Amino acid sequence: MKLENVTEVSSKRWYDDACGTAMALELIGERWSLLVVRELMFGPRRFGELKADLGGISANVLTQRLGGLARAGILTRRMLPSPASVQVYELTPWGYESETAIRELGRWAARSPAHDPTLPLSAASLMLSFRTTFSRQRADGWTALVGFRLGGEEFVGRVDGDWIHVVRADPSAADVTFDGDPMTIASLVYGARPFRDAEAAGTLQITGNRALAERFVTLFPLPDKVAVE
Amino acid sequence: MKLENVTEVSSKRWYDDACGTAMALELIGERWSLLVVRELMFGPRRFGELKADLGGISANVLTQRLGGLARAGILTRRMLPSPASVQVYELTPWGYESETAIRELGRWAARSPAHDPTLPLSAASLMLSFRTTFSRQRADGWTALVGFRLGGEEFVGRVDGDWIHVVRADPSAADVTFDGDPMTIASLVYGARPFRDAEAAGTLQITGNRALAERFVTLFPLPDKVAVE
DNA sequence: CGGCATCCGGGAAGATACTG
DNA sequence: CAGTATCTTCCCGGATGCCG
Repeated sequence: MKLENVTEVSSKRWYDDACGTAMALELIGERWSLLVVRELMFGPRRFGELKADLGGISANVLTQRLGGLARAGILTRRMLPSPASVQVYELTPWGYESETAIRELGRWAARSPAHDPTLPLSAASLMLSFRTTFSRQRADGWTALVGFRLGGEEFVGRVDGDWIHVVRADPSAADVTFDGDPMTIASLVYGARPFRDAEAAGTLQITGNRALAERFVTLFPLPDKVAVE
Repeated sequence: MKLENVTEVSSKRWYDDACGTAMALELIGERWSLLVVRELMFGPRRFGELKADLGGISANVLTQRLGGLARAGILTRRMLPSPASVQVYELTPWGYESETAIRELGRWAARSPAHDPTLPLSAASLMLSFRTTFSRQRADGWTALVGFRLGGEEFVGRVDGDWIHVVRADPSAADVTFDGDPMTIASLVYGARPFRDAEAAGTLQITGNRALAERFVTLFPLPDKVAVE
């Protein structure tokens, strides 16, 4: 049957507001939408990867969101070339441009007293947080190539003094590599947890130039929490 | 009876994600929340004003949102001093800091092919859009004090070359004043509609230095629309 | 298994009526 | 004017099943 959601044009749950911010809410205001975009921020991903990294989203909702975001022109479905022949979802160039807005939202919200940094964290969230909280003042011209192996997902961060670039890539050529789950790495960077502690627990492995790693984790100051009144 | 939403702690509709962006969605991800914040961006407002400016929100939902935002520390309820003695809602300092994120969302979303600038617009949206789209390149050191009377709401924008400051204030001391509804002003600024056109229609009145007004409306270039594939 | 449709229960949003 | 109470409608989330 498939009725194709006939109402179509009159779908009626929009804001009817010319403001760009209201438009943004039409585009990514539904539950999970913005987090789907976040997960795609470092390149194409498969349905199952998205579902796994967005702890708790159900398959039908993910399907809906991917469809809506594709219709909005924020992402596209694409077939990886043979022999892979798997379907992936990838942001459009405009979709990638939402990163600034996503980062600003995160930067603002992280100051909430309710923010709990000990909750689970996806690999993409962690990498994105580096771009958000990077302090060029603390980096002060420093340069390094830092790798990450986060349970199957691999990234390389290149600190070049002014900025940090992060891409999905094989970290084997990096100066130093963190190997652990995202929460563990986050506890080093944002919780000032000693490396030895995590290593003793068996949840972290550092390979390469350890001194660089020790410096790296100091580059990302969190914004101050809001005072509770 | 009022059961007081017993589930309380286990309410379960959160994202369970340490990412700041996910936290932002907890705080302002519910329908209408971010637009309520937007409406408060230029100072305290009353319940009825908010309801009127957010075309279409129902009273019970607005009540819920105001309660939630207050609990989150984003806004506070406050009694204006006697003899006004009316209740108003006002952003906390941290609430005001969300402006950057709101602007970035708007800037990004305005590039959507689906964005329709002819829809209704609140006064706060229009004023906020000035801060979003202001081009210091076009202003090029120019200075002016521009007033707005938007159906009872009054604002003054001060262009000082580098930036534009907008506050709620009596525009009678401004160099020039726009008097009309927000949609009309928007059509001048973003639609390049001739002043004479709107004046002839009786929806616009310019008082003061008209040349300043003509220049003012050129300072706010819209970002290019995304190409439709 | 990846992707998507369908059915269902609970809860949030919308509209309206009502109260101090 | 500032909300509250109530009812309806719609969306979210889970389970299940189909099909490649």
